[in-house]
Amino acid sequence: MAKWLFKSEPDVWGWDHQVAKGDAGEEWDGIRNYQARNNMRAMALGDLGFFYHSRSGLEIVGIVEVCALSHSDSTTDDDRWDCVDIRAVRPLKQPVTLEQIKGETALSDMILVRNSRLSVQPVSDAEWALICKMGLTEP
DNA sequence: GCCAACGTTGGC
DNA sequence: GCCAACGTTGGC
Repeated sequence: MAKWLFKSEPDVWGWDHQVAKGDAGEEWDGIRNYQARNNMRAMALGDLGFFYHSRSGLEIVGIVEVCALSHSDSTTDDDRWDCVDIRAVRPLKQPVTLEQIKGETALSDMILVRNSRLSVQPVSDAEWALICKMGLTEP
């Protein structure tokens, strides 16, 4: 199973909103970037991802699961753009901050660090395991 | 709120 | 096909 990271500004769509959607989940819509779209197209049902608060949070706060494969984005008529649905699985017991991630040599190649503008990105198994450990949370 | 970095657009 | 101009993102 591949691992991913989803970024959102908490003021616009935060972890609490995601949790409120329950097991039904919600479209991860509004993505207008080819790389991010291609990452979503590569996702499988049951893939897990981190939920990251950008801009005013700067920390990974929870784990989500892909609950619908890539489909057309209902917020646009432009058929170039797709999205998956995701649902909240569990919060991290201890959020992992960007500062902490930057402080870990093993995480210095994360896309989150290297390309801060990509909003949907892959995470390696090693990165996943370490961040879960830092978050005192089951992988 | 600022601005650097990045991605996209469009004129040539 | 190049690249300048523009818009957006996100860390600070």
